[in-house]
Amino acid sequence: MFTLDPHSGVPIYRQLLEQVRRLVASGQLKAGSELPSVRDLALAHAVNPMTISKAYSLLEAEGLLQRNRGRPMTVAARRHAIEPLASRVRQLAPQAEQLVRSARQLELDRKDLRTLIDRIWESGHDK
Amino acid sequence: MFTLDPHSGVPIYRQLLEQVRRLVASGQLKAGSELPSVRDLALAHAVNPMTISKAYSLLEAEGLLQRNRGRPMTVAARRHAIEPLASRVRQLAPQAEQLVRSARQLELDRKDLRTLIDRIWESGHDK
Amino acid sequence: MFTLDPHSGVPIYRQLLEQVRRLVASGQLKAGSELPSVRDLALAHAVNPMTISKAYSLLEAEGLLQRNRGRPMTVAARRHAIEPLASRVRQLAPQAEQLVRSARQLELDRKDLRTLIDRIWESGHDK
Amino acid sequence: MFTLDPHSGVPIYRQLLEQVRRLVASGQLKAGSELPSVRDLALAHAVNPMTISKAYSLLEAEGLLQRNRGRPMTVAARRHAIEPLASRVRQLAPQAEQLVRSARQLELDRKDLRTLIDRIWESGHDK
DNA sequence: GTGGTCTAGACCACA
DNA sequence: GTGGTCTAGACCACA
Repeated sequence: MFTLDPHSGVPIYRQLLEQVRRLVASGQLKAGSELPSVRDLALAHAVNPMTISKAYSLLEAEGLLQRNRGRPMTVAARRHAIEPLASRVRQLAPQAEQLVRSARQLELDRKDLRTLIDRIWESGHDK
Repeated sequence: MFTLDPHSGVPIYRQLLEQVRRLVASGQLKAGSELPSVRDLALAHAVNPMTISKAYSLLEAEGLLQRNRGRPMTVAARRHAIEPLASRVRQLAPQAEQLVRSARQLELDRKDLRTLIDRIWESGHDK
Repeated sequence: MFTLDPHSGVPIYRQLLEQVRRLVASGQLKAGSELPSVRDLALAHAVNPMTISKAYSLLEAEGLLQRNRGRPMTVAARRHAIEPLASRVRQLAPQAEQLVRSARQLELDRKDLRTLIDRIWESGHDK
Repeated sequence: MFTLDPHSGVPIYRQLLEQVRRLVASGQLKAGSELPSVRDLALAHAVNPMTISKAYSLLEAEGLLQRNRGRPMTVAARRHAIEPLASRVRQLAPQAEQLVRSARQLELDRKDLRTLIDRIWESGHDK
């Protein structure tokens, strides 16, 4: 469900934070959906539970997640609306800009980049 | 020449590290090319000189840059070869994979992503 | 464990670097051994933590030490082999050459030098 | 006459400083002896003249050398006395202590060290 | 507790 | 002018 890379330079809790936000924005995590437990996630990714917990707490503070005593955390009820396409595209822009910048620093052309992305897209799970 | 974003989560010195590597890989920085001075870069990006210096030192330890006492650092002589296209594409893959993953988490489809990238590409300086 | 002299002319982080290398080469620091924490070392030698940290980072880049998030640094697992005597002697040669050169510049003879070294050796902790 | 190693970590001017002091202490440079010109030394060791000049100036300030307009620097007259053996040995002690410490960190024994020094001594020019 | 990153700023070595 | 070393100290990420 999540991909956490300890070597990417980006703090782990931030990686998690952003991924949850995206899944909620797209409706893959709907209002009321349960999240994996801190323990499970920590075990699955060989990460300290406190790190996961910190990300969850920040998302709770933000109103995106909701804590339920003795029960898994869930996506907060008030956040049921899927964000419109334009808004989701906007969320992706910074990452895409960075990629384009890198491509140019590597003197790749637009076709090279498109081919690479297509290849990755197709090697993905499905679709 | 470089783009440093203090809010991206990636340490500034790592951002610089990777950008220098890419410019050398593509031959935009050739063997013998001088790099901007630590002070200039620090001023230009409102960053502490030690942060720049740290990146430069690591690149020197790596053999990519060469220190010249009292003179600007240069790209090391032995790194004259521009890396072949395939190798440069490979360097871009992790970033591209991350982008595709994010796009999917946002439930964007392949067309949305391509459109976004095209738009960014065109808004770039030229090409 | 370490001797750091701020007046020797050799940068402190380099003094530390070399001493760690020697202790690993001789097996006094074995694979998996924990190193003193950055803070402890800094306190013990009245040196800034960043100075220690710099040495440790370089040794990590070199593959000799291994970082453990939130835990003390350790000697890297792959460096378990104690270096053979000949190799360790070779490591000492530059320093010894320098000493011989200095002795000659001071017009000491071989006996003077040997006596001096014997005296120092015996005043050491043991052996 | 001098050995300057830009990679030793010790500043070049300090290396020169110490070597001149030793040659004077031992009488190899006597009162009135001429020193090599800044230019020659700089050329011979591929070092900037200012670096040599700085060392000479410090030795002048110290009273060991004497500047002579338009003529080479000389060893100052008042420093004609060769230092006694004990004093010269004392000057060598810090370097020798460092070497013993290093030998111990490398787990070499006294015999190893003595053999190494003998070998270096014999490979020297003469004596 | 561990190490990492960064700043502001002093001072050094070298060209 | 160049880069290097070091300090004092804030704050972060992770265990």
